[in-house]
Amino acid sequence: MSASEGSPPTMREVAAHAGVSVMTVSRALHDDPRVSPRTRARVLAAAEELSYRRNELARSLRLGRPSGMLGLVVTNLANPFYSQLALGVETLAAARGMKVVLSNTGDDVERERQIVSDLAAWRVEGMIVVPAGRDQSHLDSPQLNGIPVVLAARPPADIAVDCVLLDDYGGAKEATARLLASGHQRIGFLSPPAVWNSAERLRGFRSVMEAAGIDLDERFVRCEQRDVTAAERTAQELLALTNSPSAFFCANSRNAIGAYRAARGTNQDIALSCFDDFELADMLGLSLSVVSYDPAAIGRESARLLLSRIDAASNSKDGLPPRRIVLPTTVVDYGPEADGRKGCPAGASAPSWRRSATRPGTP
Amino acid sequence: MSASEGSPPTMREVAAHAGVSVMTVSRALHDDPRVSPRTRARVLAAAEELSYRRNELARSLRLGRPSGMLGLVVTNLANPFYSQLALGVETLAAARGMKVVLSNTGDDVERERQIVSDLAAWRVEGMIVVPAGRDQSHLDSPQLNGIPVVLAARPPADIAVDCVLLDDYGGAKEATARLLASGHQRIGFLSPPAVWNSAERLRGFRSVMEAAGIDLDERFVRCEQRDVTAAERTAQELLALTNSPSAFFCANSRNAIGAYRAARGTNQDIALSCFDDFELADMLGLSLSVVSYDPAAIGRESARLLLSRIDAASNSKDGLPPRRIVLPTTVVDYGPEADGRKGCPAGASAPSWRRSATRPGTP
DNA sequence: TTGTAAGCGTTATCAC
DNA sequence: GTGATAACGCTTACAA
Repeated sequence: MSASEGSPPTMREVAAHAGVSVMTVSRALHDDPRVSPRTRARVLAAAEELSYRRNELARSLRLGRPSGMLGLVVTNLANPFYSQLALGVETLAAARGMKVVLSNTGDDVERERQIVSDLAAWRVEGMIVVPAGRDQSHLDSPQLNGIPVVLAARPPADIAVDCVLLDDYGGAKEATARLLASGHQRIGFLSPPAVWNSAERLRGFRSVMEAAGIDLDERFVRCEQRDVTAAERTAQELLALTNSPSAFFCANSRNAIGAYRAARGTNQDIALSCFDDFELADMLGLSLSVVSYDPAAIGRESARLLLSRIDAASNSKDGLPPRRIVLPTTVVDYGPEADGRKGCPAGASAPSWRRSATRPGTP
Repeated sequence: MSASEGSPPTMREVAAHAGVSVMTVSRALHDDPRVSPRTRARVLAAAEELSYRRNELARSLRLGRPSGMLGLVVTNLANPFYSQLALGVETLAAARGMKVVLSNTGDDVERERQIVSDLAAWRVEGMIVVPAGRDQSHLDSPQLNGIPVVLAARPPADIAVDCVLLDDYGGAKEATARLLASGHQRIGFLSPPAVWNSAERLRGFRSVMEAAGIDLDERFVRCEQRDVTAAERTAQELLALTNSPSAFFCANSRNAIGAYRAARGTNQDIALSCFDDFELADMLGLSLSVVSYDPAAIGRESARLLLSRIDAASNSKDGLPPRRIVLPTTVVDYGPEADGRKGCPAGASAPSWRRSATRPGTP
């Protein structure tokens, strides 16, 4: 027999049911040794019967503790990059018995400000934020009464907080270098509108081109493509130029796939290099290098930093300076097998996380 | 000048700072008209100066309201299916000013039980759960003291709760029918180990085969492939049989991509039909039909049902029977263009959600 | 217009 | 061993 619907039972009801005081119930549920085995049994039975569960809200209020919650604020959960990041955060939080409150900003700074304020009002113990813009004043420590913040995937702008970044610059340099090593000189750059990551990737690209003494044709730098279709159109434009690019470096896989589609439409032999490993990358039938990395690791590292801040705060050992962790990238070459067959079996040369169960589709 | 670190200020501190009573602060922050403009101003100034934020935990405790939170429990957030579902939930929750507490079970029922109990202890107002197994007793209403539950993507087993499902059966039937219409009779079925969804898809497949009077070769039914590599291996095995399949129906895109890889390795002309639309589906150079759908819609519908339950509970209009919503699927044909070029431009014939910003990769 | 008292569900402290 | 009392931060009800 269990509770008959309605609002959750309180300690008072359990106490009444067991014929003891509230305090005894509290103690029994805490395995306090001072309560006699007999009463403890009675209390537990009553609690069981009512499906009683301690109200953690009330508990944490009384204890003065915060909430046992972490806030996680991302820009677009539909993007696997952020959902894998979220999984990384959840994993570490769960291991510490903490809950994760998830919000999506859609890259809207105003919404971000609102959400962050909300999370603070709910007394989360800390937040991991993928900041939407350069206005980050609302993420600063005094604003938040000392609730620690870690920025993920994008760096702080004028605020003193920890952050975990990807080596966008280094990855872009290495990927560009591969194209140069294959003899390409006229290289197009495709990216979405510049958030910080794309800008870093462009910076890496430029740096290598410059170091190689190549005079970059500025018409080849196009940073407006948000989706595959736009990328395909832009790539077509570039390929139609006289003295068109012989290769593209793409700041993400959407742009790379667009470039691939455009390349298929010409007879030109185009090489590709891009960020973000993707399914079927080895079956494209053209030369492709991808900058690969583990988004979940960004989440895990962010959570690790955040938890250490939370611990530091409770030990009043506050004062360590903002930390910045930069996670490495790996470049994977997918050869230009004639028609996409043989060579590199799926995941063979790819880093381990490629092989994890992150592929699209229902279970 | 703002607050000097430390734990968040309380109303008492704001009151002291403004030289008024706690009650006046409460009223001022609520825009209660009974407080004079002068004092209101003083209070707001003090609050501002201390970066005061109402403690929503304490507030909701006093109000007897639950927490303004929804619980969301998924099996694998790294799978875009579930992260898009999560985004759907978050969108509706945010529109109602509610927070989402996110947990990942990794398909472990024991963890699910623990998480659900936790969420109840934190007094979430309701939960959306992708159940990991057939033991769902912990999701039943009495167990949860009347906290409403909605199951997403998988049906209830012996419990009376709302659920939102995909039309796995219907989608599978239609996709199989396409293969039959193209003249295929020897069709292999590939799926991951049977959770409910895959089983339904197999049921749809069998039903159409049977209706067509085709005697299904049971060697062709293989339900063990969790990832692309395993699927490729299995498909290779089947293709090596005498009288091998001329087509595959795959229960998800991982199996489809495996089958594609295997098909590329033979000279046979293989047709494919599968669940889950995926990038580059139109560039594969073989006949492919995909069952497409919107995972975010599952999340949105689940949230809608859950919120309506929550409203019903507060209106004590409780008593409507469990509802079951089945969301439709669409079959998209990607023609067998010679080498993956021309025809169907990306997303042209695909449903609108294909074009949304759900493509992999960093922003 | 403002302040006081009581209580939401829990626990620390002190009494019995 | 067990129970009364006060308090966490806030708000409703009532008094001034």
